[in-house]
Amino acid sequence: MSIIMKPMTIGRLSKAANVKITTIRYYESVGLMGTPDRSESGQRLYGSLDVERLSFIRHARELGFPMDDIRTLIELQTHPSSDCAVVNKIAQNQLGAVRKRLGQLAALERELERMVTSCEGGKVASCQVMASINDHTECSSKDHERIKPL
Amino acid sequence: MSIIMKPMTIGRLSKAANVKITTIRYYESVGLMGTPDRSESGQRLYGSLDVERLSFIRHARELGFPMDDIRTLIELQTHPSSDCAVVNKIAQNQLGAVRKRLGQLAALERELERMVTSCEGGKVASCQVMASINDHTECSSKDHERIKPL
DNA sequence: GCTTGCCTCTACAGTCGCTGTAGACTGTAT
DNA sequence: ATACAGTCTACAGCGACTGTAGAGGCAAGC
Repeated sequence: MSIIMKPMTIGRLSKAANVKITTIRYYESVGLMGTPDRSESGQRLYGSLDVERLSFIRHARELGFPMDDIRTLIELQTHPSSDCAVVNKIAQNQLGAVRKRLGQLAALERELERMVTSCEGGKVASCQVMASINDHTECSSKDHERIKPL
Repeated sequence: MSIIMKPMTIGRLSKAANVKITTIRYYESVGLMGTPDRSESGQRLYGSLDVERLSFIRHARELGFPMDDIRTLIELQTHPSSDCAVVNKIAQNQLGAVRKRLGQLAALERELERMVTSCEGGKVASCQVMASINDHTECSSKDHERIKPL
């Protein structure tokens, strides 16, 4: 296998790594992807290493890692002989975050279930769903954590 | 109980409903909270109805409802004799969204678990966590759904 | 009255991780 | 030659806020 391969345009890279073109350019702008070579007319040119790097980023994103962590992971990849404890820590933090979020969402599920099953139609004035949202005596946690989107 | 009560400033409302001052002003700017009366010097003045409305918004947000849905819910609250089917539909959609997200996060949890348990220390070059992120043959879903934050 | 110190005001920029748009240029196929 | 798809830059927008700057307001203690 030769190391030098015919370079591909951003569109081909996009399909190869299953990442949108605009997203690739965004990753470049924030330094997740390096600055690629350009053709004479100014089009970005990529090689197979870029496909691997972009696929890595995509998979890490699918696993929910924030961009800062991914930056760190890529940095570590370029120093293969360093200790992988940092890598492990990042992954464990991520697992902890996922589990925490799972707990929050499970609580939401229970409360929403209770709400919709107690609604038996009728007017808004007597709607149990509305009453449930109004009733903030229970489930009103004291924590000031930011509410996250689904 | 008299309907007319001594008005409170935004700071008191903030504590009463457990919503930050800046967030209250933001809710006003996007029309979730109405435009309040002002004191002579221009400070916002609120009453107990505002506490209830803001608490309603907060609880709905805690349940993950998007602002547009909350706008609809508040609108419906002002027409108590209308059918609560819309309310129920919004809540059921929300429950569906929560369940879908729970499924996604459970899958993430499994994969992250597998990653961190297979890491046994050592160098980055041989790190199983890194290998797992690089290995995008499995779990590479074809859906182009946007990746959501935790 | 004066100071101290918190409260509130407006207006705008920044957060995260992208997506969408506008308008111009390039490359390829027929 | 023409059509059409691909690519370029630059910037605005999304949701749901948060943070900052700089100014003015208010109650309590001296």
